[in-house]
This record gives sequence, C-alpha cells and structure tokens, in this order.
Amino acid sequence: MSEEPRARATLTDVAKAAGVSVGTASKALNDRFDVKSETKARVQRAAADLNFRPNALARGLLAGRTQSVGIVTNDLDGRFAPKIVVGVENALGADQSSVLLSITRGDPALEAHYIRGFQERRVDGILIVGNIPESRPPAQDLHDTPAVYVFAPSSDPRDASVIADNLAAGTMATKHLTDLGRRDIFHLGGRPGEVAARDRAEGTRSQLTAAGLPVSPFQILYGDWSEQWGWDAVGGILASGAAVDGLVCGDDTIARGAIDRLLAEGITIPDQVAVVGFDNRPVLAQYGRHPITSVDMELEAIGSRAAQALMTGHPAPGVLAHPGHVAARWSTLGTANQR
Amino acid sequence: MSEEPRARATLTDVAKAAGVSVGTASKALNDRFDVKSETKARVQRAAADLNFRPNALARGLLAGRTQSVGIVTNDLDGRFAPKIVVGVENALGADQSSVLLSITRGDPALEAHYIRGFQERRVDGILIVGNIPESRPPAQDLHDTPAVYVFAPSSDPRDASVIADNLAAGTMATKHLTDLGRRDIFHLGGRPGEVAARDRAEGTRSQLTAAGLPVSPFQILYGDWSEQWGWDAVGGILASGAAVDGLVCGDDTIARGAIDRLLAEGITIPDQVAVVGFDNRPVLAQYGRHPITSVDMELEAIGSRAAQALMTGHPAPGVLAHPGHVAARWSTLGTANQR
DNA sequence: CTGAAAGCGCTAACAT
DNA sequence: ATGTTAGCGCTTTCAG
Repeated sequence: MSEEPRARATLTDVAKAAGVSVGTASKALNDRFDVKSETKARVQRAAADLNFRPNALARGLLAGRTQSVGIVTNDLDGRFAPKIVVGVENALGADQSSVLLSITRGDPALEAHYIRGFQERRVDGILIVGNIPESRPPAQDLHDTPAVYVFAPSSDPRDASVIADNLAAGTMATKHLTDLGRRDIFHLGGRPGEVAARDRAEGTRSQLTAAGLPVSPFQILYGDWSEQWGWDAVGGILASGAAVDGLVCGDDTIARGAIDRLLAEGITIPDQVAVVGFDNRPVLAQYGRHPITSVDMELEAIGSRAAQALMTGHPAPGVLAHPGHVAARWSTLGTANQR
Repeated sequence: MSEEPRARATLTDVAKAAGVSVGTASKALNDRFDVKSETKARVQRAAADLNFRPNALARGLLAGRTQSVGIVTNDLDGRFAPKIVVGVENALGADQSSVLLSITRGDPALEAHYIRGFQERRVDGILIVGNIPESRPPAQDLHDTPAVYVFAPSSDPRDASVIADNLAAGTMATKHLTDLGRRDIFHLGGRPGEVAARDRAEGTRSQLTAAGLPVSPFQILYGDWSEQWGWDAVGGILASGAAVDGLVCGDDTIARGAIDRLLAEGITIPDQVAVVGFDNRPVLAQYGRHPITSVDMELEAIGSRAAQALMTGHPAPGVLAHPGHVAARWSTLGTANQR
C-alpha cells in the first residue's frame, strides 16, 4: 500500500516526513535542548516509522572518531585469544564502541595489511593480541595509531603491553600448597624453551625459598605441555623413591596426566599428594571426573585492562602483568569446587 | 625539520604535495587508466611519504557499501563460536571485507542493540552465530539487512541458516564402526533434551538399521555431556553382561570417560571395544594420552559457507546442514593418528 | 590527460 | 524554536 522503502531512510527523509528541516531533525533525534518537545516527538515518530538508522559513516567523517577499535590476533581457536576478546568486548561495550576483528595466522605481512585496513576505517585504536606469551617484535606501519599489545608483549619497551603474570601465578600456586602444609613439592613444567614454563617454575622456586624450604634442581622438572609428560613425570618421581606431597604442574594437561598416574598407582589425592595446575580450563579442571585446583590467569580481565588502557588514547608505555587467582578444587582440598 | 604531521594526511594533502588536483590524485591512487604514468608515480610517492590512508568512511559514504559484515554471537568462549568466526574471517578475507564482532551473552535486548549498531555502521550483512545447536527465534529489527543464522538455526524457515548436520555425523560415526566389522554397538548420548544429542543418536540408530543390525532401546542411552557419564555408562553396560564391541559417544568428554573406564576394567581398545566421539576437540581427542577417533563438525567450513551465502546479498532461505568428517585415531584404529 | 565541482548523510555554526 | 549552509574526505561526472 506504500512505496517500497528500498534504500535506507536518510535524515532528509525523516525531516521531510516530519515537516521540519534536516537541522531540526538532527537536533530532535540527538535530544538537544533547543527543540520544542512536540516537534521532537514528531521527528522521533517519523524516524521510527521509517526505520531510520543514523549513518555512522557520515557521523564519523564529521566527528573524526568512530567509536571503534581493531583487534589484530594471530589466531582465534587457541584457548587464550577468545577469552581476551570477550574481555575487550566487555570493556568496550560500556563505551558504545565496537570491535573490528582480524586474524593474521602469524603472518607479519597479513598483520600489516589488517593494520592498514583498520587505519583506513579510522579505528580509534588497535589491540594486538598474541596467542602465546612470548614477546614479539612491534607491529609495522602502526605510526601514531594508539596500540596496546596483549598477552604477547612487544619487545620494544616504549610500547604498551598487558600480559599474564606467570611468575606471580607460579608463586600463588605454590603458596597454595605450602599454606596447606605441603613440604615436598615438585614442579612439573612445560617446555623449557617457553617463557611461560620458565616463569611459572621460577615462581615455584621463589615461593619454596620464601617458605623456608630447600630447593633442589631435581624438584623443578621440564617436559612439554602434555598429559603424557605429567603421567611419565609422576612415574619417575615415584620410582626414585623421593618424598612427595605436592605437585605444581605447568598447565592443566600436565596436571591431568599426573593425577591419572597418581590414582593409577593407588595414591590418594589430595591426602598423600596435592596437585595444582594452570589455566583453569573448564574441560580439564572443572568438568573432568577429578576437578583440578588451577591458577586462572583471568584472560578476560587482561583483555579488559588492555581495552581500558587503549581507550585513554595514550596507553602508558611498559608492561602491565596481571596476576590471576587460584581456583581451589578437589585436587588440593578434597571436596570443594570453587570457581 | 618538517611541520608535525599531527592529523592523518588527506587526499587533498597528497594532491597538494604532488602538485595535482584531488580528482587526479584520486584517479592516480586508484590506478585508473586516464592518468599519465609519470604523474601516477608522483602521486603514489607523495601518498607513501605522507603515510596516506584513504578514509574508508568517506569512501563508504559515497559507495553505499562498506565491505564489512557484522557477527552477532552469544558467547565467544564456548568451543564452537571461535572456530566459526575463524571460518567467516577466512572467507571474508578473500573479499577484502572486514568483520565487526559483538557478544550478546544471550540477551535479546543486547542483540537488538548490536544489530542496530551494525546497521548504523552500514554493514553489508549480519551473521547471527549461536553457541548451541538449538533453533532460536529470528532476530528483531533486522528488517531488510541480509542475514544468515549460523550453528543455531532460525525458527523461521524463510530465514537462511547454516548448521552442523548431527544426524549425518551420527551416521558417519556409526558407519565407521560397522565398516570395521563391529556389531554390538552402543550409543552413549548427551542430554536427551538437546537436539544435538537426539540427532546424533538417531544417526546411530539409522546406520545400525542400514547395516542390517538389530537395534534395541537398551543400546541407545542418554545422560549428559560429561566424563562421569561415559565412565558410569560403561560400568553399567559391563555389569549387565551385554556383548559390546563398539561405542558411539555423544561427545569427546563422554568418550574420554568411557575410554578411561574401559581401560580401568582391563579391556583393550580398540581390539575388544572401539570408541568414537564427536567434536574432535584437540585437548581430548588429539592430545590426550589416548587419541580418540572423533567426528569433526568442521565448524570453520560452516562459518565460511555462511559468510559466502551472506556475501551474495541474497542468502537463500532454508537450512543448510553441513556433515563434517570422521578423524580416525587410536580408539578405533589402534595406531594411526589422522587429522 | 588534468582540473573543477557536485554530492554521499550528517552535525554545527550561524541566521532568522 | 527552527531553517540554512558549509564542510568532513572522497569519487565521479563533466569541462577544458
């Protein structure tokens, strides 16, 4: 019964329908004070009828800001990046900003390409999210676009980075065990080439020392991030006859392997040996048959803090390390199942 | 030695620097034929010197298209959505389009809010990504914006949806076992209230029938998506004394629990009992101590197909179900470890 | 081959 | 309280 409203309604259309000028329509829709409330209502009615959506391109062109940030990430199907993105989105939602997402698959040329694209779209800033906690060279072609590196810090200290504090995490995990009175603690670390593995192990070392416990090199072991390594390491420790009443495992997969082996050997958890993991992965730590006490690195919080730093427009140089918290469960407490 | 180039260079700046008009500069940078190659080079030089980035807002305002699509998702830290987003990104990258991402946490009001925001930003289309495979009511306020529902189909058949084909997946998983000569097959399903659990189970039932095997109700069991259920179900089957040489488990967690129990009972895998899971989750199926044969739902492909459908501008109504494939591993083959 | 000018949709002066 | 106009940065006719 009406003309087909093919193209999107423009402010001019709304103004025409309401019988006012574009200027007045603009003020009415932006709820400015100098418009009679009656006309304001009339314009709003017309806008609703026409299903009007103000063109953010036109608005952004004029304003010089777009209320948007770009996220450049290596990879989204790892287990870190998605949570970081959620945190970013949370922090930005409060600011009515939206998120542009790109995935570089670790290709620096693709990264540069996406950064250029974001600059063309006039994002207000860029978050560069890594999927492993190793430091990385600064992004090319960033020029004066505000940027914050997340999870994988920039190797240039003048850049702003927000990362997980694996050293503090290692300390917390170990303190959880020493606070429970454990004294014969081993650390089953991940790959020794990776800084996360070394930092977590170093956290254990420093907390053992702080607790007045001796630390022998045989207590800090490295392997890889696998169940098999946790399984084998426990076998080795038991075979050696060494006393053990606590295990700090470099991540939840190692912890799972260690726990399965302990149980297979008839050892009771946590009475005889208490076990802590890292990463607090639901599938392993929370929903397995044997819930694992694990250090949650609070990746969402890391994302949020990075987004907040970016939104200032002038993120402070340097590295901000976020500590996380211990989610205590059966593998150290025997029953409780905290977040 | 030069003025500080505070604000971004504009095309006018470039034209000025190259000593041409904006019109000519525009043509030169867009590599149009009617520009002398010498001036073309001069303009490109100037653009590079000034670190010029064409303003996509201005361009989009003029063109009426923005080369961008919006993704509205419930949740990004589930295990499905991130892979779907990766697939979307892959398909779109080929088209120079970029992705706007939003997370609704399942709140319909927030969903409507984000959809409006995307419309204001003049996205070329919207993908509505669910985190569980249940159908959902159509999004509000979409009007004539092209949209495709992904993973969670729209309940309105006039909408376009791309989903995982759980029925086909159940059939494939079971066929993998019957092809290996297994005849006494049980299905350990997930929550009976969920369509994914029912479809996968129905796939098993239909393949058993197709293979000429009798199907008793006691072979199709439901529980929940947990290791504990897999563990308990195996215990029950063994206690019943029923013959069993194959298990189709509703997901990888159930399969993991089932495998752990079989091994704990001294049963050899796959010789005595072969086990298949679903979802092909790396942490369980690939990197556990006992690699699990699992149906990969190919979520990336689902995302890509949805993006491609969207890019036509007129996605075809109806539901497109994507079948996935079997990733065969130790739990059915004994040794091989395929993707 | 190059320049001038209109206009995409909107907001912010400035008039009235 | 409302209308008019300039202009954000770009592409695209249309002249020259």
